[in-house]
Amino acid sequence: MARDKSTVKPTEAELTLLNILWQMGPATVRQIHEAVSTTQKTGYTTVLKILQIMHEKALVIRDETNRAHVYAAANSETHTQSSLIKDLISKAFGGSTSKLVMRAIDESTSAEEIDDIRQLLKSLEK
Amino acid sequence: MARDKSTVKPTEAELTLLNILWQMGPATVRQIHEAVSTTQKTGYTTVLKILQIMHEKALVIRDETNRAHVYAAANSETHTQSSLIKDLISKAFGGSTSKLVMRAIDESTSAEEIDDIRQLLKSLEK
DNA sequence: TACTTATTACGACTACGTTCGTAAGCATAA
DNA sequence: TTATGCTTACGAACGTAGTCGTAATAAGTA
Repeated sequence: MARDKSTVKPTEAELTLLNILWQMGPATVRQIHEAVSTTQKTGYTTVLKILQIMHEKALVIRDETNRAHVYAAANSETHTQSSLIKDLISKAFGGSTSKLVMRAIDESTSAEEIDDIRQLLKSLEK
Repeated sequence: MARDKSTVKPTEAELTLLNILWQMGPATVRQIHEAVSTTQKTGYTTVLKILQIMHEKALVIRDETNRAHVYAAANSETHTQSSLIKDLISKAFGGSTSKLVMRAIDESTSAEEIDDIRQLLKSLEK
């Protein structure tokens, strides 16, 4: 079944590249490959191929003006995060957001993070 | 690379079966197949095969005493949920639990769920 | 112009996930 | 005992993800 733009779920390798694009902004394959190489050993053509597939899936857009194409994430980080989390909530938490939040917070969650969450809840009161 | 028990991430089809097992408790292939058939059309042997693979991965345990083997989830729902969410936090939220929680809560989150989350935060104060 | 280098395109290969058909084994009933 | 049906086991087929080698192309340099 063909999936429309809003339901495409990036794979693991694709998400790695998206994270780089969100952080760096539009970039060439070479720049992306250099960035990814700081944490993994992945071939240049592997990165290129994944970007080409992501382009087919409309996960990225690309500017072909220059010889070295410039890639950019098609969707915002926020949008993608929301869609990934909704997917997880429906598949592993019976659709319950609160169950997910309860599972997300544990002994390893820092006091600052819990404070941030309190602030969020507070802002929802208004 | 072989993965140890705590790092095995169930696939989508596997998670579907785990949800059934958590809800029903130990069950035979036939029972599981009947349960899954209420929402999907999946062949009996497909369910069997996935359960066999899950057994190899130690995602389920099975009792072979009787001819019809009885399968049960190897890990609790809570444990699996925690591991799935930790995975998502690290891969899509830069390791930040609070960012995930902020993304999880949106206009579609019911008042009851937000209340539940408030209760959770409150209980953490102690 | 011819050479060298950087880049994209293409395709092959492996591994895994999902599906199911068919074979083999067991158990009960006729 | 033989036949019938349910169950497990096995393996084939297909699609997708990830990997990379090699060819083709474009651009700059000698």
